Amino acid sequence: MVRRNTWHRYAVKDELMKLGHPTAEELYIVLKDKYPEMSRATVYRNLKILEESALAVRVIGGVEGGERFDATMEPHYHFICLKCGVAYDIKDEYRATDDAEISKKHNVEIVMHRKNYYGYCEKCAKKERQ
Amino acid sequence: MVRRNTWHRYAVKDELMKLGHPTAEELYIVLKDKYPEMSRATVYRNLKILEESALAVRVIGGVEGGERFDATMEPHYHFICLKCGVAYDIKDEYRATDDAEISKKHNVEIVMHRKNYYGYCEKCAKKERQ
DNA sequence: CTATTTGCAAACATTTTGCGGCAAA
DNA sequence: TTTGCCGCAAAATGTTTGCAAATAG
Repeated sequence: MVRRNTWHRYAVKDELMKLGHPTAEELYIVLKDKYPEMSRATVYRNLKILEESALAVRVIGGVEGGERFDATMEPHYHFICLKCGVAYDIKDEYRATDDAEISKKHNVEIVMHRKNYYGYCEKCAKKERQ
Repeated sequence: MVRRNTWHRYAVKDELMKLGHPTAEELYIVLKDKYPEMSRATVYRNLKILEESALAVRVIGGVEGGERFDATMEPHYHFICLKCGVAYDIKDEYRATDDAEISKKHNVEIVMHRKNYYGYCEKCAKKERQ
């Protein structure tokens, strides 16, 4: 399965990086405005392809409007409110491991953290990719 | 708003901890089997309440069957396959910051990681909780 | 050329909600 | 007693899919 480089795919990735961590719908609205022929299915399909190609991850679930995606590959972390779902970047703090320290600096109340490693499992690593 | 302690809520939390990081549906199936009167709406409602009370988080999105939840509060991390969505715990490795080191040990191909801090934003921290 | 990608719309899956009755505090 | 919570089923929301036409390589 050889992937083709369509301008649609570039547009999805490009806009995703610009927006930070938008939902599929938010992405669609912006792209539809720029390129009226862009369809929702194309956005969804390309998000999945970008994810499988390790060019994006879905990071913040359960927020209003569905899954949020993220194509920024540098170390950067998120703060997510358990109550209202607000989510924003915490940059340059990635050395800090102390929740209390980050709580104080960002004026939020952090109660836990999770770290997820993304990649390919043994089975999928063997198959051709991209 | 004073929350009541129903046995349903205890059952959801208890089963969630036993199962690790199940989807709402997986949780419902197990609970329905133990307690036939348990409804899907109760599972969904209580998962949201547990989340708002910082007793659980939704961690792994985009996996088949919807959002996955997690009520284990000790430091523990996840490996998530970008291709097939398989997800499993990586325990006791939380001191390791090197993706390559973990890749080797677990025989997977890790290409990135994300760390999310969960808590309450300034606005929500002020409001009464639970 | 040929296989992948697209737009559209319909299908599907997941989650939320309204309501009347039940039950915790 | 007072509200929050329950089960049920319908509604809403979010995502995927089948198909024929378009297009990248």
